[in-house]
Amino acid sequence: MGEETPKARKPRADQLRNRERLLEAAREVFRGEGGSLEAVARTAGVGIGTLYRHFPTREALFQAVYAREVEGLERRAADEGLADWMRAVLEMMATKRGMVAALAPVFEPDSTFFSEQSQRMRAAIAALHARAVAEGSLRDDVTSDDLMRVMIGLSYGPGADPARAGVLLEVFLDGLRPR
Amino acid sequence: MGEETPKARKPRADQLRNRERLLEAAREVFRGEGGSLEAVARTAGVGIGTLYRHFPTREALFQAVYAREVEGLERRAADEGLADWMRAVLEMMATKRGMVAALAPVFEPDSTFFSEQSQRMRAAIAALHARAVAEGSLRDDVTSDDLMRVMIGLSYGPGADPARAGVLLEVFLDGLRPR
DNA sequence: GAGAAATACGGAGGGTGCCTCCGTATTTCA
DNA sequence: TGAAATACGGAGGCACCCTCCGTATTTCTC
Repeated sequence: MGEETPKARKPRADQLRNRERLLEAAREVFRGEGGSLEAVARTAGVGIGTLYRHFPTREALFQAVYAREVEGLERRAADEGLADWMRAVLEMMATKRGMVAALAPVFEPDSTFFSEQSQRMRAAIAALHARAVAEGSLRDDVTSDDLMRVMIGLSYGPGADPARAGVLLEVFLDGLRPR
Repeated sequence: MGEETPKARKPRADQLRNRERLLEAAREVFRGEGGSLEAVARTAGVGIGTLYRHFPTREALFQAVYAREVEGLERRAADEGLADWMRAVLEMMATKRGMVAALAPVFEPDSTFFSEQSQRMRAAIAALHARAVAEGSLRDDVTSDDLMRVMIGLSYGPGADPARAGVLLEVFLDGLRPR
């Protein structure tokens, strides 16, 4: 799955430069709630075509922008408890508005190829879930996908308030204990 | 707030007819997830201008379509317990896909005039909330708005699964008991 | 260093949707 | 039945999505 062609051409310089610019611009434009792809291209000083060549879908761009953070969450999942980890995710969603958009596609029904990021994210949470179940600290009728869904639900959509989301997560965590 | 002008002209016949057609068409078009206003107008066999005259905003249309259901929820809130009521709301959201869209604007930050529907909905849930608090069956750090938010969150956005939403609501309800 | 081949770039263009505005058609009232 | 009031329709301006392809740039080869 790595180098197949013996003769690999060096990637063009403008390619790399533009990719970087796009990521930078996207970070900027997605700060607010709704940012258009055209705005990203404009901000990056790059044609719209270039944007699409680099990032074929909106999600691809989102996930590229937040790749670092997502990876961080993935890593933390390895040695944190379920509750703490969920709190961390929520906080990140509250801080970086775009994280919600980056994480939401984890469940896109089609999601074409279900980006690697998404798969890893799901794996991470599945592991956390399994651990909690094994410990007996989690009721058994809740799936790992459910957990993710809840966090997205708490931060998504109109009227979502990060401040309240924290409280609601605690309520939910209370309910999560085995009956 | 009622009849101010002494000389009230009878509303035109086409007005009423078109309004009816639009509601009918909207019911139809909004069955699926994403329905455009233009599609509604087209289906109704009516100009786009007419649609906007009748329903200045998307929410106005949503809420008009689901007015009956929303009123039903409002009424049930009067003599049902919090838990049962929330289950009913969730079920309705699962059944009628558009209900989510109809209820979500309850929290639109601007919401221009915060439609009467929305206000009544909030009042209803506030009453339920107050009753539950008085009974001591609800932890006191959760607001009535929170409750609404949760129900929307559970049904909103990508990957929302009505079947799972029921389970998650139960988890949440468990967490809702005073500690 | 020059020319060919590979690669990336930009943006025009076609499609959809949102919303406003206003000339025209219909309906009500006197 | 005609004037006044009212509603209608859809063109038009704007934004966004995404594709496609002629042109420009860069890398490689000799």
